[in-house]
Amino acid sequence: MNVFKDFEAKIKAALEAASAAGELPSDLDLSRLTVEPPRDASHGDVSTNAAMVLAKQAGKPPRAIAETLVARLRALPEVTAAEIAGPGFVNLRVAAGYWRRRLTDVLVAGTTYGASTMGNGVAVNVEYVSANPTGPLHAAHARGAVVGDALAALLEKAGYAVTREYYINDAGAQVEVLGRSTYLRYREAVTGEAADIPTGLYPGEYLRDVGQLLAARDGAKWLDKDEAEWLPACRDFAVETILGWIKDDLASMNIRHDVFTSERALVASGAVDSALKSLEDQGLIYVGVLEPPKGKKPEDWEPRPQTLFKATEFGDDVDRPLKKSDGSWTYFANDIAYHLDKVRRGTPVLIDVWGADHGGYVKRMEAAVKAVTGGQGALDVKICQLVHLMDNGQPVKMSKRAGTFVTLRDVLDAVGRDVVRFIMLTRRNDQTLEFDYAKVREQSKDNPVFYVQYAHARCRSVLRHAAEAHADWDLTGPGLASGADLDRLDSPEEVDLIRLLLSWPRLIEAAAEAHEPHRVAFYLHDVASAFHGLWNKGKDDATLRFLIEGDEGVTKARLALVKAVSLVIASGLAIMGVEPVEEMR
RNA sequence: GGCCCCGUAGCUCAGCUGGAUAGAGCACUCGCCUUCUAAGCGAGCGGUCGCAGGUUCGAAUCCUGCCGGGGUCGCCA
Repeated sequence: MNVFKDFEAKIKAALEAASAAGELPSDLDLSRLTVEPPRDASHGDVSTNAAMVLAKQAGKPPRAIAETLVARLRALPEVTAAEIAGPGFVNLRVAAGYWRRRLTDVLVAGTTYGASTMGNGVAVNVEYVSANPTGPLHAAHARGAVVGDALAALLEKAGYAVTREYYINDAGAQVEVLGRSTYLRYREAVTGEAADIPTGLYPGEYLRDVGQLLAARDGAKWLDKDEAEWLPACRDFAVETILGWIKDDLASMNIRHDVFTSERALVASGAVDSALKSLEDQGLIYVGVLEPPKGKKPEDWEPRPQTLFKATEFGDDVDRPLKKSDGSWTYFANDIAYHLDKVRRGTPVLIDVWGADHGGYVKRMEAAVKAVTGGQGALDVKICQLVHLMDNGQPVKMSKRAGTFVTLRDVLDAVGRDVVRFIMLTRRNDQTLEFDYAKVREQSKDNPVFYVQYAHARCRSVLRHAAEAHADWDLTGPGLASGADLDRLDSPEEVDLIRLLLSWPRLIEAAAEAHEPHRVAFYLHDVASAFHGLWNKGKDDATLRFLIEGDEGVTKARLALVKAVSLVIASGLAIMGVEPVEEMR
């Protein structure tokens, strides 16, 4: 259990007792009350703003309320000091013994430590990757893939029921272009005559593979057919084949989606007509002429009537088109239906992870979700900013096979899965990220992947040494929890590290609530740093090493701490999808 | 031009959704290896949180307007 929740309950109980005693009014609004670690550890272990938040309601100055609160909190056995500071903070110092006892929570829970019931089983749909099935995944997709997957894992850890979803954009003009491009490569494969790919079609080398596979399957079957016959065949074959590649690439990153939804199937099911009908019934659709975008040259602009959605009524800047001139739905219209579909499938909370180029699309989608679900669905769009791929400061060359971009496969081959997954989470998603092959492969503390892995490996190393020297000791988490006298962890550094480990549940809840998986990466860096520091204490003073010959009591206590560190790091890496290593090579 | 994101130490970035003296890493200056992996650790140096207003007991954080960088902008998805 989250230790700060524990103290929050104690503080609220103290306030209620004060109300009952007539020192404070009853029915206090405690919604803005926070119980947190103070920023500066020298202020204590637990801090609350209760007195300041309640000052107005109680009609008393903050310090007077603080006095009341402090008097009651001092009586708690685990509180060694309660002080009023600054404008009215109440700071508590908690007995070191409290923290030490709590360490057993980590040892008993193992890598499930930090799991929360905060989400209460609420269904959340996280949609990520959703790359168009017209070519292999780009390096840029890696970021969205990792952020989405880690966010999904984080939400699961926080107690939400998560669906991981991929939206296949297999409708519209782009897949027609794919079909035509594939046909040329197919003909090339069958006849042996090099194809000339006109502009407007996809020139990528990878379509040669698709053409050859189609030729292998169907032979010359399509050569003398009409376009009306070969186009759907080529299109569907290409989509299926390329989607297979995409799934392979994702599997290489240990990313698996629960649901793949086809845009084409969605349209065919009539979902779009039905979704748009509901907007129409609400009077949110009309035919109108849009103003030209400001700053656009007038000669590029011809006013024309379009079927529009009143996005402006839901916070967007302009109304948005729903129909193309040929009468078919726009991508946006399909997307409205798709989001409604997700809500109707039973997930009221929607998260979309998109690339930077879709930033301009966020407002209209949020507006549409509001409109089409009658405010029932909540959509949060996470935009992943650009990734600048470098190698030793030089931009990485584009893929030969794909022609115009670096593929995700190239990046994986260059640095490996764990490095990609970790580094992609070392920035907030809305911050651009520089990804330098040379830097992320470096084995030094400048490389956060290495630094965190090294801390875990050091823990495992200590535990291996202990197991060799004392084959009869139970070094499992529960074994150490019951077999170690944790009061032997008496140095301030050890208690600091315990406190940090015990803040893991709180971090998970905060990160899950904010939809910010990167916080896990920063937290693990902190844990690793504290552990490396403790390790080096043993370099300066041999009595501070973890394994003390002839002192079973202190050794077991320290092994319990080491074990707990390894468990928390492993638990954090699991959310990030990174494999913890046993030793560095 | 409209909209979105970003602007924090010389550099790369955190900052727990409004709290206390704004934190790490790199770089620079010192110090620590007969010892569980020194692939590491410690100390020092370094900031008008882009600028100007506003809200508040209290602002890097919220609001408004500027400045700078990136992205995007009517039947591409």
